[in-house]
Formats: sequence, C-alpha cells, structure tokens
Amino acid sequence: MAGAQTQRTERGPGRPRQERVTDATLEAVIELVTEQGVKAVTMDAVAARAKVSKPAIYRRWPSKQALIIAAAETRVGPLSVPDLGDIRAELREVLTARSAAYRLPGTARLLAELVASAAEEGGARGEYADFTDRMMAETRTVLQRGIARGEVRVDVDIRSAATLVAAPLVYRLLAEGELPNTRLVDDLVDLLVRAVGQPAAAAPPEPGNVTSGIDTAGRGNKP
Amino acid sequence: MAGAQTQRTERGPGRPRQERVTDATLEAVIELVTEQGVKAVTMDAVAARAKVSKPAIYRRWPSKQALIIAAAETRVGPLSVPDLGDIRAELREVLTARSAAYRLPGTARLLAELVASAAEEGGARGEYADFTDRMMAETRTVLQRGIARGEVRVDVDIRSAATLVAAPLVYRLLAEGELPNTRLVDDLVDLLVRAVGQPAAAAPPEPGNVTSGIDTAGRGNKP
Amino acid sequence: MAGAQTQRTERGPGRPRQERVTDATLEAVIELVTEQGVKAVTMDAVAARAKVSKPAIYRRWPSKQALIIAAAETRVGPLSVPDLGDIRAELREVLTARSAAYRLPGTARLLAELVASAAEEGGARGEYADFTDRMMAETRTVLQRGIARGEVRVDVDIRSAATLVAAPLVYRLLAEGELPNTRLVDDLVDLLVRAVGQPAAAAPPEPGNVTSGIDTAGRGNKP
Amino acid sequence: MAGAQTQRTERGPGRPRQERVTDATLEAVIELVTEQGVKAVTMDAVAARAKVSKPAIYRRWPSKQALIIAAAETRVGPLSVPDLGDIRAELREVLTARSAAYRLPGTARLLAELVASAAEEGGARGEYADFTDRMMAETRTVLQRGIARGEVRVDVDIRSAATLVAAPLVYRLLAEGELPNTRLVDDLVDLLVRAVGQPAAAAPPEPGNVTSGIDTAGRGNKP
DNA sequence: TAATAACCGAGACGGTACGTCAAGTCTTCGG
DNA sequence: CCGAAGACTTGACGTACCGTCTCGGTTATTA
Repeated sequence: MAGAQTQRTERGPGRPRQERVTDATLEAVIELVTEQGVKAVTMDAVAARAKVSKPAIYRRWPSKQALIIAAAETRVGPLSVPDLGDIRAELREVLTARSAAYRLPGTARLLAELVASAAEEGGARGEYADFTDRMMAETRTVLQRGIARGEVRVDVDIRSAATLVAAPLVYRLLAEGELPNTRLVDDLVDLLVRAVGQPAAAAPPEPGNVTSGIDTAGRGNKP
Repeated sequence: MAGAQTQRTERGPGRPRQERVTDATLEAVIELVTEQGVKAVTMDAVAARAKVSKPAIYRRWPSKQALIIAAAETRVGPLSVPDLGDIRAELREVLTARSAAYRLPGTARLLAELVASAAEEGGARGEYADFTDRMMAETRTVLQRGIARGEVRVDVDIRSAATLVAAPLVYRLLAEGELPNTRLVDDLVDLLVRAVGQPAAAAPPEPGNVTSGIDTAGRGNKP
Repeated sequence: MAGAQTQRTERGPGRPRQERVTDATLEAVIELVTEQGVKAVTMDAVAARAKVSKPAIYRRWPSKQALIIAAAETRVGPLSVPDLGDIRAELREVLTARSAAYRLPGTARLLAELVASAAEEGGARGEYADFTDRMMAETRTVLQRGIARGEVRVDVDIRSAATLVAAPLVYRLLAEGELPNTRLVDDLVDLLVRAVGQPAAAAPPEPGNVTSGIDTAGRGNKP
Repeated sequence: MAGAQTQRTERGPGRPRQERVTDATLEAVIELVTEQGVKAVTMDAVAARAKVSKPAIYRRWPSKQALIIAAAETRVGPLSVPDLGDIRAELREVLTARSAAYRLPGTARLLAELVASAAEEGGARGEYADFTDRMMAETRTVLQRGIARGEVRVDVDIRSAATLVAAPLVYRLLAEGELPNTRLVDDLVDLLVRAVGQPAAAAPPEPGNVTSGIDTAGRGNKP
C-alpha cells in the first residue's frame, strides 16, 4: 500500500525482513499519536516504543510522512460498498463507515499531520494524492451506480459531487474540531440525495432512520 | 485577532510597541510562504526578511504556530455577504469569494499549517476554533436569509448545511491538492441549491452561467 | 574611582543625579553575587534589585565590566599601611587585611568576574590595570620602606617581590578555590621575610603569633 | 582528562565516537582563542571551524566551560620535573616551563575563562579543582625532594610554599596583564630559594644566569 | 559447510531550526 | 536634564528532531 515498499515477495538472498518490525512500528505510531498527540510522534520515539531501530524503519518507509500515511491507512483505508440497490442506502453506508473511522481516537491528529505534510513540496506529495484518491474511489463508485440506476441525474459531475460527499465529515473533524456524529450523517444523507437525485425522487424516505445513535444532542435550528 | 494580543491601547509606561514590527512580520510570513513554501518559513528567515529581531516577534506571538495563524487570517479572514435577494446568487458569492482567497499563492500551505497546529492539544486550540467559527458565520447567515425568504426548506439543519457548504472548497484544496476552480464553484452552487432548496424551486437557473472563467478544463464525467 | 565618572560636581543644567541610584546599584551587585553567584549578576537583575532603571546605570558606568570593577573596589579597594617600624609587622598587616577582604562572601566571584572581563580585548582593560596597580601600591611601599630601613636587601627587585607578595592569597582564593586562612598568612609572612630580608635578619620572630585565629585546621605537612 | 569522559574503552553497542571530532574540536578552540580572542570562541564558531556539528560537541562536553577546561589542559597540562639534584635547578625548571606555557598566545584568555567558570557554583567546579591540583603536584614534589636532600627547611609547610611558588606567574599573567618573562623567573628563583632554603644555603649562585633572554627591559628598582 | 548478502539494535553524526537569554541602545512619559 | 518602564537589535546559547552512517552481530539463501 502507500509508502511501504513491502512487495518484497521475490525473496532475494539475505535475511528477510521481520514482519514484527513493520507491525510494531505502525502500532507505535497510532499509540503515540493517540496518547500524546502529534508532537510526540518522533522517529526516535516511535523506534523506542516499537523496540525497533531507526534504520529498520527507514528501510520500510522513506520518510516520516510516508510512515504516517501508512499508519493513517490502517485506520481510514479504502472502503468497498456493496450494491445495496439504493443510492440513499449506499450513501448512508459510506458516511457511516467513514464517520466511525474518524471517531477512533487519534484519527483526527493523524489526518491533520497528513494534511500538513502534504502541503510541503519536496515530500510525499504523490503518495498522499494516491491515498486521497483511493479514499474517494468508493464514493465515485456509489455515484456512478446511482446514475446507472437512474437515481442520480446524468448531468451531475461525478468529481464535484464526490468532493461534496467526502468533504463534510473531514471538515467537521479537522476544521470545526468536533467528531462527526449520527446527526450530521443523517442530515448529510438527506441533503446529498436531494442534491444529486432526480427532482421527483427526493421523496420522504424511511420514517425514523436513526441507526447507530452515537449522539443526537443539539437538534433543532433555533434553540 | 488570533494570537497577537493587540489590545494594547491603554498605553502603560515604557516604550510602546512599534506597529511596523507587527506589520512587517506578518507580511514577511506571507511572502516567504508564497515564494519558497512552508519549509522556508523559519523564524530566523521571517525576522531577517521583516528586518526585525526574533525576540520582538516572540513578544507578540508565543510560538511559530500562533504567528502562522495570524498570518493566515490576513488572507482568509471573515467575509460579509450582502442580501442579494436570492439564495443562489448569495451562495455563488460566498463560494466565489472563498475560492478566490484560496487561490492566492501560499494560502494552501498556510491553511495546512493551521489544520496541523489545531490538532495539537496544548497550543492555539481556542484561537483556531474562533477562527473557523468566524469563517462559517457568513454561510449560516446566507442560509438563514434563505429560510426567511422561503427559498430554503425549514427542516434543513443550519449547522449541518453550513458544513456542507464550507467543506468542499477546502477539501479540494488540502485533500485533493488542487486549486478550486470555476467549474467546481458552478457545480457546487447547483448541487447545494438543490440540496437545501424547496423541491419545486430547483428550477433550471440562468442559462450560460460561467462567470469569471478562471479555468474550465477537464469537463465531462468520463475523460 | 574606577569606572564611574562620578565627578559631576560642576552641576550643569537639568536634574542632578541622585546619589541613591549609585549606591543602590553597587549594593545590588554585591548582594546578587553573594546570594546567587556570578551568573545572577545580570544588568536587568541589578536594575530590578536596586529599583533603578538600566539607562540610569549605564549613565554611570559604561559597561557591565566597569560596574563590576566599581563594585569590587568597594570590597577590595586600596589599602594604606602605616609605618610600623618593622617589615615583618607591615607584611603581616598587608596580608591580614587582604585576607580579611577576600574572605567576605561573594568576593571570590567578584574577582573571578574581574579576571575574566579583563582578558577580553575590547573592554575595560585600562580600568582593570589601574585597579590592580592601586592594589599593589601598598606592597611596593612596604618593601621600599624595608629597603630604607636596611631590613630588605637592596638587590631585591621591587616589582617581582611585590608580585610574590600579592599573588598567593588571590591564587589560593581563585585557583585553589579555598578561602585564605590565618595559617596561610602566618606561613607566608615567614617565607616572605626570609625571601627579601638580609641573611642575618631571618631570625626567629615572636613566639606564638597567631593573631585572629580564623581557622588553623589542616596543619602539618603529611596528613 | 578534565571534562571529556574519554574512558570509552569498553566499547558498548552502537557507533563509536570518532576521535577526529574530539581532536578537531579542541584544536578549533585553541585556534580561535589565539587568533581572535575569547569572545570569538562561540560554540557555533568552534563547530564550524572544526567541521563538526554542535550536538557532537555537546555529546562530549556538557557545556562550553567544560570544553574550555579541556582545551586549556592541552596547553597547560601537568608537568613532571626530573630529579636534578638541586632545589634551585628544579625550581628554575618548573618556573621556566610554566612561563613558556603561559607565554603561548591565547593561554591567558583560556586561563581567565577557566577562573571565571570555576567561580560559578553549579558547573565544572570539581573538574577545575582537579585540574589545579594536578598542576601543583609537580611543585609539591620538588619541595619534598628538597626537604629530603636537606636543602629545604623541615618546618616549611609544603602546601603554603607550593602556593607561593605557583602563584606569581599566573598573577603576573592575569592580574597584572603581562606575560611572565625571564627576568621575573630569575628573580623568583632567587627569592624562593631564600624563602624555603636553609639560612646558610642562600649563597650567591651562578654569576650571570640569564638563560633564554626573552626580554630583560625595565631592569632596576629606581628608574 | 562455508560464504555471502541483507537484516537487526544501538547510537553517533551533520544539519537545521527552535525558543530563550543577556548586553547595550532607544523611545516614551512624567518630574 | 534625570528617572522609570519597557521595547528594540544583536548574537549566542543549549536542545530537539530528521535522515544517514557505522559498528558488532544475526539469520537466511546460495555455493
């Protein structure tokens, strides 16, 4: 996957890499960022925590950024949504799954670190782009199935719409500084279906659709 | 504003702070990030460029992050949209203005740095939240005016909808790594009006609405 | 004396200098060096302690070095030994007086600071030389009186002998890191009288000559 | 030696320290102090000159002071005087050797820095005491040999006498601000032999004993 | 079975930036 | 003009982190 040139399957001569090192390193990154924040994720700290040497880490990932991308991907990796026969159900599925991933402790910091490292020029720009692209593939698939089914208007631009779908949860997490909750997911599903759907198809859906009930506090526009 | 405790108006005893220092410093940050990227924004470099000493900078902002937040705010500060009588026009106004700000060179890097610094606990967390909140106020105002006019459905949650409006441009910039263009703005206006508008009101708008034509390359769902 | 251009007796126009400032500053230097060591003697710290402003200090002494010299001189200033009619008695007087001064708390640090600042080229080199010269004048006088009396050999070089007299106490203090005690003074008086005296005149002196009895621990060549 | 924990002979795991770094650093200190004075001895300057990184220096010596002590010791390290069979010859040997060391350019500044750093409490106090003690050991040996030979009076206190021997050269250098010359050495040898020797043994020695003739200007007590 | 190649832990290394501190100067107000 | 207060420049300090390199030593595949 991203960063780690782990496809060493040909097995040349010499001592093979120990899987333990790879696993312990990624785990250490997650633990550190969760427990002590982004600033604690030092290569030395990771090495010490994972009981691994720094060269062993750099043999696997070419830079700190690449390592963090790899760690992030264990949390918010690509998703595949089965054909549920209904655009609304599939969008809900995507948003619910992503929301759950984002709610895991430490994920916000991991993503923030990612965003920051991607803004630098020299670095892991390409790897980051790949990562993002993989994360949006699922959404594009859902939208395209919707077009095929006739649920989604044909004049909807897939790329723009995919951005509209993927953006809000991340924005809530990183820009607004809050965990995305069920309430937001419900609202978004409704808004997005209306945005991309056929004018007639925006009918009132299932009554009482609160699924996982993480929290629903703060309902209502005017308090 | 964020970071700089600028309310020094009471004038106690002693030599007052020179406004020149504050201004030159912020300007130097913008110039450096624009011309040479985030990595060039060193405190020493800023000081040298602004012809100012490091202690003078640290007297104003407690850390590099706080300085960067302050610099970012000079770029993407709050916005006020006049009542244009039409939700579609007002949304277009908001997105166009934001898009223009994001397209300024260096802004992406500045925002990325902001996001990263906000994820850390000890630091400028509160200042960052304030900053974001101010940036979303404009959108909430537009939506509320839409409700008042009857253009926006009353059951639309303002907060969720505001997130849906504000998120895509930033996401395009930071996550997808591209500048938001006219194409995206046009698509978003259309999608958002359908998302929040009355079912009937989603009528075909003005024919031929490409306004500023920054770039429109890459049209079409399947390239 | 050294450094302070205090001879402002002509009284030009404007507010006259307050004696309080000069005194409090010197006192603050002594207190700080005594209580907290050399490193605590900061111009800001001195100013704060003396309740005086930095410019007021710099109006009196041109540099930190000059201030420290002035402060040191309040401790180990020049000495005048009356004619006691006997070289041994006069040498004892000189060494006892100096020893007492060196034993005051903080003096070692003050002198060390002096030595260090004198080694720098640009600074208060001349003022320091004057200071040292004044301190050795007393010894030269004593030796010359000894020659006049016929107690000291005429072929003794005054300058070399003066160095031999003045050096040991300071060396014990700064190089060996111990306070000079009565024991050392007694031994030195005996050794120095033999060194400069007429061969016959090196007779056994008064029996039981321990004067002030500060401490006499550690007697005997082989412990 | 002082400061550098050089006894790394056991060779633990990890990359061993490069001797080149240690050597080049000490050399750079000497060169800088010689050519440009104490004020030029900046850690950055030393690092640059030695082509070594600052952390590498701080790995060896805990502070700037410790580094300077170590550098000083390469100049004025301990001395061993062979048994010359004569107290006068041995004293001359000690003083001549020390004098030569003190006359090396930069040594005065190095020693001054040493004295200053020793006056501070927290720092390299112990290392400095050791350094001084080693430097005086040679003198104590000479005196003890003199007692054994019967040249030195048995009631002479070795410690006091050693201070009397060691002090004048350093005092001339640091307090009077002049390089010790042959003249001073000659005078001191004569004075010291009389001070510690048997009353009869203070006979006039070799006639015309000016050895190296570095400078002999300023002879004569009354100009 | 030996050689060889790649791995591993430990830690030193160069480089670069950080945030702090002190010296000495300058600027404002008030006496 | 003096004095208090405090901002200012300059320049060095000691620390932290990144990514690399160098040890001694281990583990597998090849010869």
